[in-house]
Amino acid sequence: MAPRAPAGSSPSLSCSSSSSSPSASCTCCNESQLRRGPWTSEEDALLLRHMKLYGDRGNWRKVPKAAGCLLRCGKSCRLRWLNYLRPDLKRGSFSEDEDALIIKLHSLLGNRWSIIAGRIPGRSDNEIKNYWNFHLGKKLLKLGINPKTHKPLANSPMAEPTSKSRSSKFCHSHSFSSISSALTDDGSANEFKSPISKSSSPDCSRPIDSKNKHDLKHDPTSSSTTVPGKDHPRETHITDHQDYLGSVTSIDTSEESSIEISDDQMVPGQHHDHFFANAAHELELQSQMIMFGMDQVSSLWLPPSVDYSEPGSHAPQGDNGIIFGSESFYVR
DNA sequence: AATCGTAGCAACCGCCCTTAC
DNA sequence: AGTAAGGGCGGTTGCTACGAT
Repeated sequence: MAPRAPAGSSPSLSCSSSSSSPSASCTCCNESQLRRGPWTSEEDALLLRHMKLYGDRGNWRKVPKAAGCLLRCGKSCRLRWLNYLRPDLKRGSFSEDEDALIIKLHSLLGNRWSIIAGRIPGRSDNEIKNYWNFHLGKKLLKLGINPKTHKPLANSPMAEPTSKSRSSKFCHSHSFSSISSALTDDGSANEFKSPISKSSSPDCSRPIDSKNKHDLKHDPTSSSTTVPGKDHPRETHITDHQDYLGSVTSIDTSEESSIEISDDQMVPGQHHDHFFANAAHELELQSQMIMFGMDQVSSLWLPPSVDYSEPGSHAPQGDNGIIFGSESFYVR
């Protein structure tokens, strides 16, 4: 499938058409002159020139005017930049390594496309989302794996009968090996190759950006914390990851295990953002160890965020919680 | 060869949440 | 506390390629 025609080749929409009326919900689009729809090459050039001069930091609402009277809202400029004009975007088809990494990260993070994209250099969240929806999702379905849960479908031959205590372990291990071998289209069995290879490792210098901070939530008034999961298809836990990914791990994730940190490591009366950020980092490193094996986890590769729970809700029953002081967490 | 129908998917919209002030 | 702006993500649109007729 050829890519959509370049923006400049599409008939430009004027604001007089009903389809290009300003968004009611976008306060920056209330000016009736603003254009919507496909970008023209002239608009792209204006925005590109501006971004090269001033970078993508600052007030997006000022960008259209500053870029040379672009008749676009700031948000539209931002999206155009992030999803199309950014010079570090790879475009083109996804590699097997990228496929594997996306599947793994999706199993870990769910539909958190921006976080997943943050670990895959040169890809935008939208691109990954589209790729997942139309490619990887279907690929997994063909293999009898539910792309949302990463578990075998109920009527799949992979969904083997399981005992009460070991069902998830068997299912996950099985589905993972199937995915691993499925990443080549020729159907040949292949060993899982870590996506974190020297040639494909993500940008190691990338810090945990501020946008991920809200994924790290903690309510000091609450004795338990749970993962915000309103749009998350699955509450995944460390043990799930271990099972699913079937990797070597040095972490004891038996049902009784937990990581405990004494109360004196907590600072009384403070929001423990820093502490929890560190904890998140630690947990994520552990996740990476689970995912990729110890030797693949580099301190240079900063982890994606780890989510903690919303205040007031609870970790699932039987979860291998992680306890910090009087707080308990789990990772999904 | 021309036309029609359909699948695939890039690009975009719009709602909603979070963050900053 | 209220408001504006930034940002994430689900869903939709519309263009292109390709097979069927």
